[in-house]
Amino acid sequence: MQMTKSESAPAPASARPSSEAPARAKIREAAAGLFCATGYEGTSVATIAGQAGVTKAAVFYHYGSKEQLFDEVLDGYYERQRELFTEAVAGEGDPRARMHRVVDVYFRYLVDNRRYLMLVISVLASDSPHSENIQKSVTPLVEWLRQEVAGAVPEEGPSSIEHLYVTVAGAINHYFSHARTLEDIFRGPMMSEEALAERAAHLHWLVDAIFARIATDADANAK
Amino acid sequence: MQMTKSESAPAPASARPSSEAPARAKIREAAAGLFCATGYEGTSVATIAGQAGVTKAAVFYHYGSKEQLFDEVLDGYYERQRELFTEAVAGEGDPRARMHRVVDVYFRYLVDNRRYLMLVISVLASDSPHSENIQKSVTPLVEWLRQEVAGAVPEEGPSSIEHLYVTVAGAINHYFSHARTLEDIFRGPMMSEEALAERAAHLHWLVDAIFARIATDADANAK
Amino acid sequence: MQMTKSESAPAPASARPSSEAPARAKIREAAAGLFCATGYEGTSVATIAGQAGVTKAAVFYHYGSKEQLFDEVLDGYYERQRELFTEAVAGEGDPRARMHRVVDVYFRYLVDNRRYLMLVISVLASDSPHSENIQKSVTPLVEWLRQEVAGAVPEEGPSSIEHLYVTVAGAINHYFSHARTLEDIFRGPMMSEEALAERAAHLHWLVDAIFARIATDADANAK
Amino acid sequence: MQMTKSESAPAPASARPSSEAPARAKIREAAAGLFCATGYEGTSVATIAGQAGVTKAAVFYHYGSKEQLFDEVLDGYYERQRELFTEAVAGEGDPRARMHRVVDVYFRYLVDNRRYLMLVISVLASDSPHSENIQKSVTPLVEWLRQEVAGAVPEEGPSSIEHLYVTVAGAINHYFSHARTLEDIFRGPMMSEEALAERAAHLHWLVDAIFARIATDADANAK
DNA sequence: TATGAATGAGTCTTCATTCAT
DNA sequence: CATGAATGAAGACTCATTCAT
Repeated sequence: MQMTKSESAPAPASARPSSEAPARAKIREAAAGLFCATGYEGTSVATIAGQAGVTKAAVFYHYGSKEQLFDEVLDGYYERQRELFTEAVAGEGDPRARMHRVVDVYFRYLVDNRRYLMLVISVLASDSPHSENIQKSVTPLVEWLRQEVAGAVPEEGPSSIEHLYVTVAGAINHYFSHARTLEDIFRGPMMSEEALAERAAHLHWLVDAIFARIATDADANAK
Repeated sequence: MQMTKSESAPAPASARPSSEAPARAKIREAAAGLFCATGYEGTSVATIAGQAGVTKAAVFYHYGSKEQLFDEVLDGYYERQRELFTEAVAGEGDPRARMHRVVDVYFRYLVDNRRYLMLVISVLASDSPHSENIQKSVTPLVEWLRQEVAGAVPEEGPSSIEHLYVTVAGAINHYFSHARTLEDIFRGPMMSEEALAERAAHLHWLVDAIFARIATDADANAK
Repeated sequence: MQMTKSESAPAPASARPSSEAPARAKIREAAAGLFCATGYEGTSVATIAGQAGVTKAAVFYHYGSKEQLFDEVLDGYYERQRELFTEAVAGEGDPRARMHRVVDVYFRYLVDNRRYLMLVISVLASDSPHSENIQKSVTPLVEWLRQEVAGAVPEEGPSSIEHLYVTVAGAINHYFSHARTLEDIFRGPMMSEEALAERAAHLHWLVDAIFARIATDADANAK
Repeated sequence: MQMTKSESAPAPASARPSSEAPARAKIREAAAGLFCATGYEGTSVATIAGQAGVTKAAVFYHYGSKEQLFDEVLDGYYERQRELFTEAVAGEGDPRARMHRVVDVYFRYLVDNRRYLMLVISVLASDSPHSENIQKSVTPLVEWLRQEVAGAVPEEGPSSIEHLYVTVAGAINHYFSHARTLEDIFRGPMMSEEALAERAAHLHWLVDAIFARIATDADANAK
């Protein structure tokens, strides 16, 4: 996996109290990178330890088990994501403007944490119990969205907020999760600033298209 | 990945006639299920053999290696997908109608082969060389789409066919790939016929919204 | 632990069908020796494999786990023991004579399988679930004894068959189980043929003393 | 086993005054319980520390090594046992009466310290050097017994004091050491006061049976 | 006086793969 | 055609022990 952005920079997602033992942080960062690149099963504790520059035993000393280490890596991802969404929500504006802001936040987050997306995806692909962990983050977001657009979006049916969420989230994710298979189609690098800006523009365009359509539907119903 | 086919292998990898040794088929089916459920690394040859009711050695006798078996499973998925798209393409109608048809075909395909989607996803999540395999299937589809909607869709920019493809594909996939995390949001089972029908309706609604917006854009540009 | 008797001779307890894979037998014999000498926890699979002249993986191939291997070793011990007792029971004579015969059989068995006694003891010392295994062998023996001496021994109270069994079994076992701490007291080797003969004579003397006392008690009661 | 006492150890191994650091005592007590329940190999320093509510490092600080801790636990057992026997010996009466007293003392001791018996047994079962430690306690006891019953018991042969000691010790021990396998045979709990009283009565009955037989033998010899 | 952090050696176990039969 | 037996390498994890602070 190629990282357009800095490889060694401590990922935002893993920012932790500075009082943390340095070895602990090094282990988590190494683990994050490896879990994202090769998945849970594909990553061995020995490799993590090697990458972190500590002994295998140190990994177990600090995290107890491979599974717990994985959990903490995953938690860090969602913790940061929740923080960002909370900030994004704080602002003002009509539903469409808020939707744009949420889309931007999530899009930017994925730009910086593309590798984590792979982690999430690999968790969902296997039927591991970690997916509950992920669910805990998704549900509140959609519930919040439901409130934000209440009135502007039908409560039920094919254009309800659930469907819109899935569609927009899919639209954002897919660009990153399937990047490797799309390189031929998008001529030029998909992670360049220009390409990313264009994709962001598309997402705004998409949100507008959706809201326009909802408005049209409402008009038709009103008649 | 090199396919150093063992000399004594009983059948060419790509031919899968009904005369195929029954053990071979049973192994491939068991492998498909297990690879989808627990990924490549998470599935052991012993488990596959057990599920297929054959010995471990038989797996190697028929498929040479775990990798080759995996390749054949993956190939089978894309082979069928390609067949379906070819059929879907054959029909007539305006770009929007064709788009609806393609969406329907892919959607229905995922309904029947949801587990394979997980397989594809797990391949993409890890940086395994199998993703090339997947790319080979995606590129022709988009190129075909490009021709089909030529004229109706801008050639460049945020509403170009590449972006539309990613968005629609993402919208279709996400419903299935993230189903486990979305169950709370969609009250009731997501894979019931009603729920699937509603999702299909949403996808049509989405395609219409997109085409409507493109038309609006074209009008604005024309002025 | 010093073995007065042949060290390499296949122990009677491990006699198995000759169709058994030779490696399997070698592993079990090595395991038996080591488990007896150093206990379950104190014996590593690597050591067993080394002693048996096979690889570690072979041990798991043949026995699945360390625990299952241990079970089979233990089973072998009790299987043989049960066979011997069944033979001993078959004969005729009054209760005292039968008791003598059972004592002789068990005593001789311990002479040949002293190391197994250590195994049993180490199982009882830890609160492992293997002790159930042992119980299954003890209960039927006592029940049989109860029938054999019915009428000759009180059904209840301090001289009932349960107590006699415990006492005689303890008298037999202790000589072997505590041999290491008794060497100073018995001047000369405790496992020499003379020493063993003397101990056997003592056990007969003990049985006679017990039966004599039971007779005395019965006379006293009768009055 | 070498006792390379670490220079900074806070207290001599044998002195155990009430002024002892409370952590030290807590560690020893936790260790005693665990060693008895799961044996030396089966007990980890981490578990001991956890049970004692101290850190692993504290165990090493106070006891230097796992072996030394084990030694002290074992020493404590025999120290108390020696004290009890010394008291029991102090009284008067004929050999038979003294024998009864010694049996009672040892029996009562085991009732209170059953778990230690398991410890001793597990030591004997493995060929660890700790068994020398045990021997040091047994030899003096038998030598004292030899003097006490001098004249009343043959000096040699099957009814000599060595054999009687082994038999009686075995009779006492077996009830406790094999309790788990005997529960089916003794209906009702083996460690209830009634059951224990009955077992004690049996032991007295046994001693009487033995002395009666010795008297009979002496009469026969005298003739 | 006490401990948090660290570790090298070892634990049991699983793995994909080979090969004589 | 198929497999039982075997294995070297690697898997996650535990252990008693040390040491700077």
